[in-house]
Amino acid sequence: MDTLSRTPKQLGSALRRYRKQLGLSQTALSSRIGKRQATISTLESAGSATLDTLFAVLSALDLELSLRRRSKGVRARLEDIF
Amino acid sequence: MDTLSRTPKQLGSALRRYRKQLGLSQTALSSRIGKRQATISTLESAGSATLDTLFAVLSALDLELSLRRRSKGVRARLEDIF
DNA sequence: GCCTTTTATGCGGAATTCCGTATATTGACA
DNA sequence: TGTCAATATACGGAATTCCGCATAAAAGGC
Repeated sequence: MDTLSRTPKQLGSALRRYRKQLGLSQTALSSRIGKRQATISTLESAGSATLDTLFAVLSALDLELSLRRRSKGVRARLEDIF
Repeated sequence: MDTLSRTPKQLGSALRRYRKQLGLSQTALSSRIGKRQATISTLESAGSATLDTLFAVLSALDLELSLRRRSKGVRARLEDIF
């Protein structure tokens, strides 16, 4: 329900999973946002793209992006306990 | 604790806030990741950048990126009910 | 006000991304 | 195996980002 990415490649893979969940092909997605299928391909597999392209894809996949501090594992941080 | 972005500009603003929380100048941040201060400036204010630059900044600011489906508030969506 | 730091902007040039188009490769499946 | 959909890759060219460097403009302190 919540995918974490720390590299462009990881983000690309995550986007691919979300796209497939929606049953969309790269071509279908690309035409929705007015970009080329090849652009989606390199984004998903190499992680190379501009923020412009990224957010276009996000909105087409009905995704939102959130930032948070890196947590070191599952256990709560001290400041969350006391 | 968790910043949401739907546009490159929003993401830029969020990054600026996180950077300032760490007490870093654009110059300090840029030198940590081997990029120009001008690159940080345009990322933060215009939101234009590559994913490569974005993730370099994220790791320098100790941030992680997560994706999730857009939820329109608390209530479930129609297609989740029927 | 003045000074210092920080951020924004400008220049030419290199590198990358995106474009349209097209084709090659891969994968799924009857 | 053969066929079709899906994805990866290639080409030249346009647009954008990044570079180093430099300076202009803004913001903060004293």
